[in-house]
Amino acid sequence: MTQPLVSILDDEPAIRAMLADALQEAGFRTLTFARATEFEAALKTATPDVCLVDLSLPDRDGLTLVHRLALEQGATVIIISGRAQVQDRVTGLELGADDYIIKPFDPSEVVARIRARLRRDRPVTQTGNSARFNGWTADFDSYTLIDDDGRQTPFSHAEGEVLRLFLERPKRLISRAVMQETLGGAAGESFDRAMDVRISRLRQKLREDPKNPRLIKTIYGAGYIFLGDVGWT
Amino acid sequence: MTQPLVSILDDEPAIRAMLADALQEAGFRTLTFARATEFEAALKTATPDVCLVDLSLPDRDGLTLVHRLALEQGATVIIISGRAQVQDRVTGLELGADDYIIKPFDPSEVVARIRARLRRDRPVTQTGNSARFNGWTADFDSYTLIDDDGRQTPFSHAEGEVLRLFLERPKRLISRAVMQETLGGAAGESFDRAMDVRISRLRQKLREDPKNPRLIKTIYGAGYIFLGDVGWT
DNA sequence: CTGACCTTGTTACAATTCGTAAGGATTGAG
DNA sequence: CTCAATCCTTACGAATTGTAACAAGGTCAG
Repeated sequence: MTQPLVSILDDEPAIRAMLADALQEAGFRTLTFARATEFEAALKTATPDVCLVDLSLPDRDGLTLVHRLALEQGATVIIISGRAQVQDRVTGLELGADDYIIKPFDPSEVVARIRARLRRDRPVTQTGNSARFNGWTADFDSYTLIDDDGRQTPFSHAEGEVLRLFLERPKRLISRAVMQETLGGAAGESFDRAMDVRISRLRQKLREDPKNPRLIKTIYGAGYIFLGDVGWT
Repeated sequence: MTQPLVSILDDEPAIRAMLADALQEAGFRTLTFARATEFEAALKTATPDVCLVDLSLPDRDGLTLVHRLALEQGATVIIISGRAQVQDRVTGLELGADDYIIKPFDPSEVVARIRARLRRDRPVTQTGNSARFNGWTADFDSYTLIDDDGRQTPFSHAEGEVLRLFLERPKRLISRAVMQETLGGAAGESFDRAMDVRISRLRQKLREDPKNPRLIKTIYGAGYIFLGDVGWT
């Protein structure tokens, strides 16, 4: 997928610049507009993935614009506003906005909230659902491991939980306790061998050398560490 | 679809009560939990449309729970927290939360934000009565499945119920209990293979590979998940 | 260095859960 | 009433997962 496109509509140049900088640094493409009329004209030729809209616009009522964008056009709209009353927020959201951020805001939160929207909006391409690492591809849609020769090995749900945990925290120690929690939920003392078995089976599927595992290393008395250069796609 | 189900996980009884009241008044069904373990146990038998989670839980790290809920189960998660730092919000959102509300909050805003989520989650009921997904069109007027070559396969009422449930909640775990409830009414305990049979037949009509189903996946011990990029028309 | 003691790996087995074919009950149209 | 379609139940094989048992390897006091 290409970089998502975020449009920024705000009449203050300083805020436009701040948002555009932060968003570009976060990997988004941006379009900035100072007036609603410009913005609406541009909408005819480009469809942003997310629209950031300031409510206090000089040339149009912001809420009407939000309503048209969100409910009629189905766009993803995040309101940015200096109006901080609960009632403002409620009406903004009810008119179709997907989120409502109050000024002054921190750009990193804006980025995080945009990402949260995109995660939902395009589950299709969102698919951070397969990862590559050291000659393997783990596909969490089909629950399959694929090596570089294209050979496939399915893995089960339980194995997938462990694998996902590793792939999300590569090259970091993962303590046994953390695993227990993420994997089984509660559970008692003597059950913890179940995890060893899961890991053992996962190692088999990754064709690890039992004497000298290269990907899943055991830290005696502490936990495990997954070495591997992970890239999610 | 009936009233959306919202689960509330918070260790303070006063907050649970306030939220439950406000949500019920707004037309939601609610489930409340004081502890993460209770909550997780209940998740096996019901799938809420939205989960409100307080981060400061006595018996579990809230963020880990959020992460599991959101990214592995595909649940819609809204964090409610007393921690107000930007960094807290950013990490919460990045771990998969869909929204982050700071205490003290106004119940009406919580309602508005939940509605905003649901609006996105299912533009379903308002729109048409047929859905496209991965080379198929399911037409619920004529009860027919049509592939991209135009070949038609009729499906029955029982199969349609399952299919509709899947198409309305794509890429989310649907527990066996929820299926039973929406499809046949309660009753039927452990010896009810009817569900499996329905799914089996549906898989046949979708020409799924029995060894490696791509659309309807089984999560052993949990339920089913429909992968597929659904668009209702 | 050695031997008790702990932690981890692996295999075998059993319990649970799931898939689906076959047969019978129910329903509805003609 | 007859027939066909639908759908549940039953039955049995297959897959998944946890547990037990034992082997292998690490740690440390002495």
